[in-house]
Amino acid sequence: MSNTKHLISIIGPTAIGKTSLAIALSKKYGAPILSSDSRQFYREMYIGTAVPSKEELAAAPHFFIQHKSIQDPYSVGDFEREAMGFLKNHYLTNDIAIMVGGSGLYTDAVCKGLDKFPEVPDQIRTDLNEALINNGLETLTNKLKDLDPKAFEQIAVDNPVRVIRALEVCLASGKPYSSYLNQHKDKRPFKVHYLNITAPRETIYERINQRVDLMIKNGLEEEVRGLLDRKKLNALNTVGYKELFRCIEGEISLETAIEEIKKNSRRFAKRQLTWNRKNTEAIVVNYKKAIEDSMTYLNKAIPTSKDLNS
RNA sequence: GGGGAGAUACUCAAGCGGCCAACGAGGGCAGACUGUAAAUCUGCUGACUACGUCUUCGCAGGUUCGAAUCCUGCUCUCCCCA
Repeated sequence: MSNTKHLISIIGPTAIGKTSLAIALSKKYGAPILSSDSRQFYREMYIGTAVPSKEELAAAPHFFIQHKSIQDPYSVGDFEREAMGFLKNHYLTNDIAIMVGGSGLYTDAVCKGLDKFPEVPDQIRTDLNEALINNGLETLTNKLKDLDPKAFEQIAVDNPVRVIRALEVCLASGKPYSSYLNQHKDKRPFKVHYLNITAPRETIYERINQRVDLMIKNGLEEEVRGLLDRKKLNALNTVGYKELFRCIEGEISLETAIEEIKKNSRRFAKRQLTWNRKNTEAIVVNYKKAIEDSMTYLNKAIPTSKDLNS
């Protein structure tokens, strides 16, 4: 048995076929599949997040799928810790694991690591959000300029989410947010192999449209209706859900909602493509022959024990 | 047949003599991203051999130093009366 541990990380835009590639590779290597999809974590969300079907779940061991409630606060940091814990344990006895997911930040958190940040009490963020509404963004950016001039220079100050995050860390710890950045991250005890599934833009968009129509046919509206009372939860600020909340509340028609879901999914896919484009280490695999392309690469990159013996 | 309204870039829609390659919105494209990430935010969007040049505002003429903006004719669309 070789000492090198491997993490096969499957990336690519939504609806391109990541799940089926993962299952195929899982069977090939007898490896578990970890999800790094920020919305498939939640058990209350099913249709709209396109979680693997019962059959798919049965076909390979899946982890980090629907293991949380939308009520639970769950951050990338939490995910990183849990996933790393899982992997550390897994690699005690195995060489290979697979990760799939459409959330770039979450896969990077595991593959590359995040800096360590202090805990931030919920109340601080709540207060900052309130301050944003009452006093406007500029008040907050001014505060940031004060507490952390370096972050003020570096982060996107017209992005309220970024400003609030930086501020909450400053306030919670009494130290500048920027002081936590680019410290030494934990080294990953495994080699990552990125497989980036790609397809022509039109193909991706077609598949998105089809998937959305299928979700509606499968009863997405009902699923969303059942979550209406919790629509404020962050987990439900999600494509497929936010549009249908508006529809159910009579703000827009069903047709409009469906069109919006498709449009927002396209935009989401575009953001995923932008994120993945930066990953120059990734092996590009064609969606039509994803398994074939992947194996061509993996056969060389990950020698199996059989290969080693011969 | 008579009367009225209108035709503006991918779409909708401002502009009503120079500050107009043309407000704004939508859509599209590109990008950013360290615990909200399916979130949030930014830029571009007539063409080009680009800090400059060229061709645009239904079509053809005309007025003017200068027109998307004024005049004439034509084409088409919509509304009202026949």
